[in-house]
Amino acid sequence: MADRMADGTTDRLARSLGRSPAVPPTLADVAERAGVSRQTVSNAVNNPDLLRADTLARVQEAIDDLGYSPNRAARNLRTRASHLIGMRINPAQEGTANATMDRFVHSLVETSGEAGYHVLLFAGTHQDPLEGYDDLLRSTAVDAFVVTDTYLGNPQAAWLESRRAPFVAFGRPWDNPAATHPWVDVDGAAGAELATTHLLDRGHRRIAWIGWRKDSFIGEDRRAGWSRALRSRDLPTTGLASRVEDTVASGREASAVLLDEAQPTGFVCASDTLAMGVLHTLAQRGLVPGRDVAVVGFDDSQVAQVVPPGLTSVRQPLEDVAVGIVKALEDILNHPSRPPGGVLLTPTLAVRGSS
Amino acid sequence: MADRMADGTTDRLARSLGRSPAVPPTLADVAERAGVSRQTVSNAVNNPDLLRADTLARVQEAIDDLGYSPNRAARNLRTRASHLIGMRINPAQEGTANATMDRFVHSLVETSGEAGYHVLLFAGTHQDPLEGYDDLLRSTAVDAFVVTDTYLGNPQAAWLESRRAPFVAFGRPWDNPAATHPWVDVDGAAGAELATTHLLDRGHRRIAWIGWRKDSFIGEDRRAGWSRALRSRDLPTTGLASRVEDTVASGREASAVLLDEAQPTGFVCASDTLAMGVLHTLAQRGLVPGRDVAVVGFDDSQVAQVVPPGLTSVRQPLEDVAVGIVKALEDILNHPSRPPGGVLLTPTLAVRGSS
DNA sequence: GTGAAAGCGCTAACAG
DNA sequence: CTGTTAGCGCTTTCAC
Repeated sequence: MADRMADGTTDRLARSLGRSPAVPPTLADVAERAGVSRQTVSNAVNNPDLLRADTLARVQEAIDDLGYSPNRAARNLRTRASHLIGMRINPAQEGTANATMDRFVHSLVETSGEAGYHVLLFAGTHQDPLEGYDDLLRSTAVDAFVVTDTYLGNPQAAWLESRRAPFVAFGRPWDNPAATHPWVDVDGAAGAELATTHLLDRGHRRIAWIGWRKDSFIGEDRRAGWSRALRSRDLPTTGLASRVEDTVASGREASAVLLDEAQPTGFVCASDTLAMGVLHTLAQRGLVPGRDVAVVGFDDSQVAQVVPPGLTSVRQPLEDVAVGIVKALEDILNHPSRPPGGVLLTPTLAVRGSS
Repeated sequence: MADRMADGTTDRLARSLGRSPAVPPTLADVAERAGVSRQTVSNAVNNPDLLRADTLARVQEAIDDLGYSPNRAARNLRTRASHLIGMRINPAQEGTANATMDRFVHSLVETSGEAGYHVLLFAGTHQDPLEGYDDLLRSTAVDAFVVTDTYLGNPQAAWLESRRAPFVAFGRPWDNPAATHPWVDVDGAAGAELATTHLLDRGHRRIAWIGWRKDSFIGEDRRAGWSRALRSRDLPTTGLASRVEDTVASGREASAVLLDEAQPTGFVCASDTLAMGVLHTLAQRGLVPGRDVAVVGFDDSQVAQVVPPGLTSVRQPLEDVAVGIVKALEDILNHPSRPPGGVLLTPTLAVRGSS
C-alpha cells in the first residue's frame, strides 16, 4: 500500500507537470486530497447519504477541484453495466419522405440521457437483421437494445428473447402474440381514422386509400382505420383502395388510376412518401391540393411540413414513444422479474394546406 | 491460483445450468477449454501471429464453441480505450428541410463501424454548446469526438483543444485559422458555383441568390460561389441577393420581393429550406418551377428528392465526409504526433425538374 | 460513518 | 511460442 501511495503521488506529480487533464484523476487522487479513503469517495459519489455532512462537503470539494468523474470502464467492469443502449440504424432511405427513425433517434437520445443512459448506434443491413446484435451482447457492450424495425417481420425480437437479452421494441410483436418483451407502439388505425374523419368533416364523401402491400402488418392496421371511419358513416370503400410499394412513383401511379376510375375527392395515404406521389399527380394535372383534391399523409415528415401548400399528416408522438421506451428499459433493467407489457399511443393530426 | 481455478470451474457449472449465455464466457473459460493459458487466448484474439497454427486453431475452436467475445469493459479498462466515438446531436429542426446531420450520422455509423468504432450519441442544446462533452471526456467514456456544428462559431473546438481531447470537425475552423485539429469540410462556394453555372448553361442570365445572414461563414462562402459564377461571365449580381433567416417563410418572402424588384429567372439558395420558400411563392403566383422559374437548393434533402417536380440541389458527399473523418480519427488516435490537416471535398449537383 | 481487502476480465511486460 | 505476474479504477462485502 505504501508503495502504491508513493507511486500514486509520483503520478500526480508527473500529471501536474503536463498541461491539461490528459490523464484524468482517479478515486485515489480525490481520496488523498480529501484525506479520506477511496471507499469514502466512492460512497460520496454513489451513496452520499452514508457520509457525514462535513465529510461529504470535503470530498465534494476535492472532486470539484480535481474535476473528477468516475472512470466508466472501471465502473462498468465492476458493476457489469455500461449504461449504454444499443440501437441499430438501417441505411438512410433516399428518395422517400421517411424520416421517422431519425426523429425517433433524437427523442431517444434526449430521453435516455435524462435517465443516465447513452445511445450507442450500430449499422445494419436489411440482408442480415441480426448483424451487430450478437457481438454487442456477448461483449457486454450495451445494457439493452431498442429494436425498431419489428414491422419487417424481423427475427431480432425472437432471437433476443432466446438470448435473454434485455430489449424494448418500438412496434408491436405483430407476428408473435406470445412475445414476452415490452414494447411501445403508435396506433396506426387510430391515426388513419383520424385522418379520414378529418376529411369527412370537411365534407368529403369519396375518400381513397393508398397503402402498402398486404404483407405489411402496419399497412393493414392503418388501412383498417380508414375503412372503419368510412363504414361507420355507411360510405363506400369499394374500388377506393390501392396497395402499392412505398415509393413516390407508386403513389403517383396509384393516385392517377384512382382519380380516373373512382373519382375520389380526397386521399388518405399510409405514408408521406405516397402522399407526395399524389401531389405529383395533382401537379401534372394542374389540380391544386387542398382546393381541388384533399391529401393526407402519414408521419409528419419534414417534407409534409415544408412542401407547398403544406401536407396534412398524421403525427406519431415520437417523444412519448421514447419516454415510454426508456421507462420500459429502466423497468426491465432494474426489476427483471416484473412482467413486461405493451403501450399503445395515439397519434395526432397536423392539419395543413393540402386539406 | 488453484483457488481461483476451482472457483472458475464452479462458476462454469452454475452457468451451464442456466439456460442461455446470461453470463458470457470469459477468457479463463476459453483457456480452460482449449488447455492453454489465459494469455494465449488473449494473443489468439489480439495477436494471432504469435501463436503456432495448431494452437491457434484449438483456441479458435474453443472460442467458437463457447461463443466468446472479449468483455469490453475489462478491455477498455486495461487498454484505456473505449473504441467509442462521441457525437452530439442537436434537437431536430422541425419545419425545415435540414437533414444533413441525420444523413451524416448514418454514414458515420457505417464507416466507423468498419473501422471498429461505435458511435455514442449524446444530446445537446443550443444554450450550452459544451454540455455533455466534459463528462464524457473526464469519465473516459469515448476515445474521441466528432464535432459537427462548428459553423455556429461554437467554442467546442477551442475548448476541446485546450483539454487536449482528440476530435475531428465536420466543418472548417472558420473563425480560427490557427486551429490545430483535423477537419473535413465540403466546398460550399464550389457547390453554389456549380448550381449557378448549371442555370447559366440553361440560358438563365438573371439569377438571384437567397442566403443566410452575413454572420454565417458558411452562408457567405456559398454566396461567394454564386457571385463568382456570375462575375466570370460579366453578369450582374446587384439587387439580386438576399440574406435572411433559414426558414421557409423567409425564403418565401425574399423570393417574392426579388421577383417583383429584380425579375430573376432563376434562384440559387443556400439551403433546401429556402428553396422550398421559393416554391411556395411560385405556387402562390401560379408559376411552375422549372418552366417559368428555375430553382436550385442546397443539401439534397429528402424534400428536394420528393417534392414535385423535383428540386435541383447541391449534394454534399456525406459518405466521403464520414470516410475522411474516420480516417482522421484513426490518425490522431494511432499517431498522435502526426500533424493534423484539413480536407475539402467537392459537392455535386442533383438535377431535377425545378431547373 | 469510515476503512481494509478482494476482485470484476482483460492485456502489457516479462520469464521461460 | 507459451505461461506467470501484476494491475487498470472501481465497487462490494465486511470489519471497525
